[in-house]
Amino acid sequence: MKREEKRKNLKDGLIAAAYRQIEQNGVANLRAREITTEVGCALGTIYTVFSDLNELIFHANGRTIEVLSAEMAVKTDNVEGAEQKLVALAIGYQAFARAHPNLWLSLFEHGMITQADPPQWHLEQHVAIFNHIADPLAELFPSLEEKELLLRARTLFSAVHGVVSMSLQERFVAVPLLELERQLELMIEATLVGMKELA
Amino acid sequence: MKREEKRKNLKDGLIAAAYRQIEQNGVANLRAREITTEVGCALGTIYTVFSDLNELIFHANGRTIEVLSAEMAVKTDNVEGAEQKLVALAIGYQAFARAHPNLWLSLFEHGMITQADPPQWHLEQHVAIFNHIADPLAELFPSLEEKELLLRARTLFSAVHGVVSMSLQERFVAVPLLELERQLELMIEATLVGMKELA
DNA sequence: AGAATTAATGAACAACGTTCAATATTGGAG
DNA sequence: CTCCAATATTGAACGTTGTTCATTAATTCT
Repeated sequence: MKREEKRKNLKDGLIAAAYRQIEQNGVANLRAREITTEVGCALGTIYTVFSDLNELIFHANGRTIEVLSAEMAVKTDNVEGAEQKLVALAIGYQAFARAHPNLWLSLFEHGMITQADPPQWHLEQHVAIFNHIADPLAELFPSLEEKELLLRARTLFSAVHGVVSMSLQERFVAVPLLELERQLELMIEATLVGMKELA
Repeated sequence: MKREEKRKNLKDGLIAAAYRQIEQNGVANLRAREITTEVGCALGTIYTVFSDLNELIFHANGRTIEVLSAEMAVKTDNVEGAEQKLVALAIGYQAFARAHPNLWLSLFEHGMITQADPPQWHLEQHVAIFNHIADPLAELFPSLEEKELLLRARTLFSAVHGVVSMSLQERFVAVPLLELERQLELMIEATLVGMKELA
């Protein structure tokens, strides 16, 4: 009993340290030695709990998803109208990416660049985000069947993600924040109007 | 005269080797020693031409942009109607990403993950891509002023990029290719219809 | 042709993730 | 409580990595 409890504490400590250091320095500058120094354990300890650093990073990214997901859940609270909720979600998503660029980058680019398959549980976490979009979308398009709804929620989220991603990439031909938010709003409203029209 | 000619050949050779190896193994598995072996020069030679590996990678990515840009320029040739041209561009973009995933990944994620500022000339190459979108968009919205047009072209491209990016990331909850193309087409057409409606 | 300038070389270095024989800790049986 | 088998932790050592720089080779100019 004591056994697996310590093990869990160790695991959580490593994840917390990795999370903190990713946020501070970016995933590219994450160092195994710096993590264990912060936690106060030996270098090799990491490999008694995780198979390698990638797995630890996926867990830290999992924590980011939880934070992001919780934040998105709140964003729609004081907003009336499904359409405006979707706009609020997009603006909120963009705000999160700007507030925590290193966490956000790690979440969406680590798996790709290392070309390591993310674990199944982590993929499911990603899918959970789509559901935040699906709810307001269902209000607007009640006739859509579940499968198509989720597909469109995914597409809409991906589109927003792309706009935010591009704006962070080209920091120095930067589009001003207000312009960016206006474009997000425009894109979403246009897409929704267009979808209604084409239905 | 002979001096800078040799220097240019060397530079081109290194870029070509890096490009080839990124395409084959992905940018994450690019190795300085493997590049110089292929070119047939010493390890240190890289640093007589580039300041570091990142700069070499940016040049290889520059080549990818040229290829991608040329391909996009062709995609609209046998297509009638500005709307359908934009759809063709999106499908073409997705096809390129699928055909050359490692080149595409390197192009859009290397700069972010290493958090090294891309050189100015490389940022301008990126902007050049937006112009492929701007042309058909201008046909559809002739009243838009240049600045707003470029902004929307950028937004539209980013949205397509996001959808493609997400679909490559979640390889194993993969959306079938046909579904993906349908979503791209739907999103673009809805956005265009919506923009017209909102104007 | 020879000196002076420039380029190319590759052994050496520091830093990285990962391993594994050695050590310390633990939990239950006597 | 004591001791021992089982398990957990350790950190020095290893193989690779990108980068440097004294040394060597090549080129240009007088």
